Amino acid sequence: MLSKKTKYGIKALTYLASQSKQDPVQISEIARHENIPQKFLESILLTLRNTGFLGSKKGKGGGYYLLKDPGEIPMTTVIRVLEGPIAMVPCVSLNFYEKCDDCPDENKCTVHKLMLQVRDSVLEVYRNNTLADLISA
Amino acid sequence: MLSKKTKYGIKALTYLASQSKQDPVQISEIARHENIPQKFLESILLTLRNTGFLGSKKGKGGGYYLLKDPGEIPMTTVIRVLEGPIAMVPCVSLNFYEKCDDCPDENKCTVHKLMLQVRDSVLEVYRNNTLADLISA
DNA sequence: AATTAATCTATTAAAACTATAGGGTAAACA
DNA sequence: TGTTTACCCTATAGTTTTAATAGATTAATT
Repeated sequence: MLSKKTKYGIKALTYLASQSKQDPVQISEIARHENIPQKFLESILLTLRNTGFLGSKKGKGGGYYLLKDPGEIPMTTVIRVLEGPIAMVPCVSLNFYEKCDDCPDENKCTVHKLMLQVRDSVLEVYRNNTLADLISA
Repeated sequence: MLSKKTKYGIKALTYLASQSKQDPVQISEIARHENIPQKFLESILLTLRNTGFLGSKKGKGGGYYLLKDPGEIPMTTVIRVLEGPIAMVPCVSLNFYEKCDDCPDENKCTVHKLMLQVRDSVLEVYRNNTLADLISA
């Protein structure tokens, strides 16, 4: 299951990406428009800022704004920051690899074999979708 | 993340599928061979029995055995029973559909749009893999 | 300089889910 | 009738998720 954190994060990013002007947008506006609990959204936007997706401006007229062109943001990077590993099992993860405690030999593990295929197919979907792709009709 | 329940369940099923004879196999043997906590495995095998994948026999010489040919068991059915919905969001689930609370219009939701693609690609992987495919070298 | 509108930080709490353990019951077999 | 094995119910420690609360900090505007 996708966490609400990730769901809300993607919604916020696409809302920002679909703005005509790239002026800062207030948290409250995003929260209202996308039906997201404001304080929860606040912490999500913060991690998106700390990981280089968003810039922020404090004080009157402040808010959040995208730092890059939506077409330059593949969903692989978004998902990894918000949700964590894309792989369903650590032993097939590219960025978060870990060996299984059980399982003496990965190459003979049927779960490994299956989840490798799942990882590859999901990865391809995320790679083929940028923020720009998601907001285009 | 794949739950251990699902991971252990798949391992148990493939262990049973790879037996040369289709005599009943004891829980303890599966647990030992696949490094699965026995009591946990017990409950997993029970749900696999109640959902029609396994048969069981009590008493001496008892144990669990596959009811169908491994080639007739696609992973879609296994995953749905052990892990639940394949979709990452209920609003794109085929068998467990639910509308989102937020989100007035699914067709305009970027998360929906992305997760539809993920569901389809994962589904294809599971459909293309039966138990028999997993145990073949 | 005062005010106000924002973002930032930290704590914590409820709820749900996960992974397991314990102990007793029932059936099959020898 | 005794042994072996699956079956069933209950409890629980731990983790993760999803927030809510309260306040501190920053910066533009007046």
